[in-house]
Amino acid sequence: MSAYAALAEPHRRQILDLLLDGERPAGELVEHLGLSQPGVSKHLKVLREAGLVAVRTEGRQRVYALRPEPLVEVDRWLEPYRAFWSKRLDALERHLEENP
Amino acid sequence: MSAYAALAEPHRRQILDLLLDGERPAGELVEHLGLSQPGVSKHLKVLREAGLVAVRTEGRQRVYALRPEPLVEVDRWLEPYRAFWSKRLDALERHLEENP
DNA sequence: TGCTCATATTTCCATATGGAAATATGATTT
DNA sequence: AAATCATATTTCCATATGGAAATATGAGCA
Repeated sequence: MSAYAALAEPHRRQILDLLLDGERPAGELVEHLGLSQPGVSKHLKVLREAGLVAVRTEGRQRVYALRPEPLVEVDRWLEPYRAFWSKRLDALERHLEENP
Repeated sequence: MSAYAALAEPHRRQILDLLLDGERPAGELVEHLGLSQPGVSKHLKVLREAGLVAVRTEGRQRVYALRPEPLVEVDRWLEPYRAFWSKRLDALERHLEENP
């Protein structure tokens, strides 16, 4: 699954947001999400396959960490759009200056 | 549908990319996409509902234009992740300097 | 070895999705 | 008003998706 498709699901974005604060074992993610354990595990699988998270086994726990590389790609895709909307904002500013 | 979900489909991203160059009538998008006309029309509907495009009727044509606002939201969501990966790249750089 | 904890996988179900084909709509031309 | 052009909507189908419940796996412990 592509990074874009992985990000389409709100719970998966929430998982990534949680991992921004640092790595966490799967169980901790389950606590925060209010989803069933198997449900979270499925989402983690999708995120793994999209390369958005990495797992490490530590004792009986599976510790998940953020892998931002696929997001870099999304960020690059957005690049030309940033030019587009800042152009628009500039035009708005000029308009406001000329019509105060 | 959320902007994220709208972006999950490659053809829809392609449509947005085409609109970066300027507005275009639906038919022109059909030509470029190699999809059936109804197929493209469905994707356009999704993009409309996600607020990613605007339509204007011009004679018998329907001219589509990019509306970047929802992408700004995605860009904002990405913001903290940028800090995350640049931190990582910095660490890599230091490593390379110290181990040339 | 048997037991328990943490997590993954499987199964089932209802719903959503994308594509192709057919049809409908609305504006322009004749 | 009828015909035509551009596009939207509907219908059908196969496949994907997310969630809940049940089950399986694998590591550490008694």
